[in-house]
Amino acid sequence: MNPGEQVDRQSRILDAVLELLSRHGISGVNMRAVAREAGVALGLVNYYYADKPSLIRAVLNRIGESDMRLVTPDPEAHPDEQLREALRRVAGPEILTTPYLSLRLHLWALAQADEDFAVINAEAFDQYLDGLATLIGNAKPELSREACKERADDIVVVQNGMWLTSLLGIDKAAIRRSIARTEQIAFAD
Amino acid sequence: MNPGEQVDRQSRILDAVLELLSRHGISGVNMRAVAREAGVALGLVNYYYADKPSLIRAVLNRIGESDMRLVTPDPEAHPDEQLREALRRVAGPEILTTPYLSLRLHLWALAQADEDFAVINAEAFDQYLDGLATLIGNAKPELSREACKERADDIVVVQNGMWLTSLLGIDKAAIRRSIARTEQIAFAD
DNA sequence: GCCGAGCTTGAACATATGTTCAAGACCTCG
DNA sequence: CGAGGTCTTGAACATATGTTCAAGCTCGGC
Repeated sequence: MNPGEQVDRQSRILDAVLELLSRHGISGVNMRAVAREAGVALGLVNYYYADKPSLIRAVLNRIGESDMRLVTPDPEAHPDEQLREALRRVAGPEILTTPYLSLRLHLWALAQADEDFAVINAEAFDQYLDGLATLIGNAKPELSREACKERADDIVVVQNGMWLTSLLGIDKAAIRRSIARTEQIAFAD
Repeated sequence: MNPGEQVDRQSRILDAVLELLSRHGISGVNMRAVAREAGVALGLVNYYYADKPSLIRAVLNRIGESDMRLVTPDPEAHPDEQLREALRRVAGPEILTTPYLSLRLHLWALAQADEDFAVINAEAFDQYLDGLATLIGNAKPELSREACKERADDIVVVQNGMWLTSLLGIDKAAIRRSIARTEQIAFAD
């Protein structure tokens, strides 16, 4: 058994969905394509996931978890650094790649089209906003919780804009200026 | 014949696609659903549009045209007002509605999944950026064309963020603050 | 009236996709 | 070894979807 490739098949199936979703959108995610991409037989997908909605739900939950890590601070660092670090991470090289952003976009589209998925998505978004507001509160303890949330809201607008605009292929310099703008909002007096 | 309802059927078919795309995404757009939504027979869709890609292309082109109207200024107004007006229009009540934004989102997702549609989308985006840079140049003639384009880039990041974040259901006040931010970028000294 | 061109219809066909299932492979424990 | 459970396979079925097409309809001009 090749340990690098032969991870457990259930996890490989989820990877395959992520890959297909990112590249071809939800209409490219069908049971046969998933099985092929994961290198397993068709029946196995339905063995682990009763039906297609269950499969998609599993993927959404997995993504929600990894999102929370974006605003989970390094406990060793200074609060200022924690916040600055988080603001830069969302425009970092792992995030600002076409596959990841494309995946995000398709997830949003999916949430827009399906009520159940919208709920999962909205929860993850709220948690992210909350995490960001907390980081701001730690870095600037003189601010009220309300003021922190307000800044988090403003920052998320610009961050979402960066993500979306990256996909549309804007100049990288505009992204750098936008990161600076988020820091400006976060640390304003 | 009821003049309000009975517009020509070819146009009704495109309307139906827009409606379905906005509500259910591309996987909700199939020939039968389009025919039903438009109130015509299945065969008529293929009569006007040879196949599904042609149908989608026609829709994309129609949307591109209406997008350009967003940055087409009222020639009577003062350049300052033209720019301010354009910046407010993109967050106006006709635009910032769920159906319209949802449509936008699905269009972006579609462009991400399909190379041909991506080209149409990128062209429309470039034209929009160009139009915005021109408005800025008219309002602030002391700026170089490069500087105008830079500001247009920055503004579009925030605008895209507003659109996306509106869909995710953020507080309206954050949107208002973001519009102010775009004006600040545009009119900065 | 009726001819012809364009418009409209829905059945029919081929293919794609979600789901089920019987059978087999594999692995663990006694 | 072998019994039993779990994992894995691909064929088979039902349904959905894109496309084709022969037939009917409508309406303006002769």
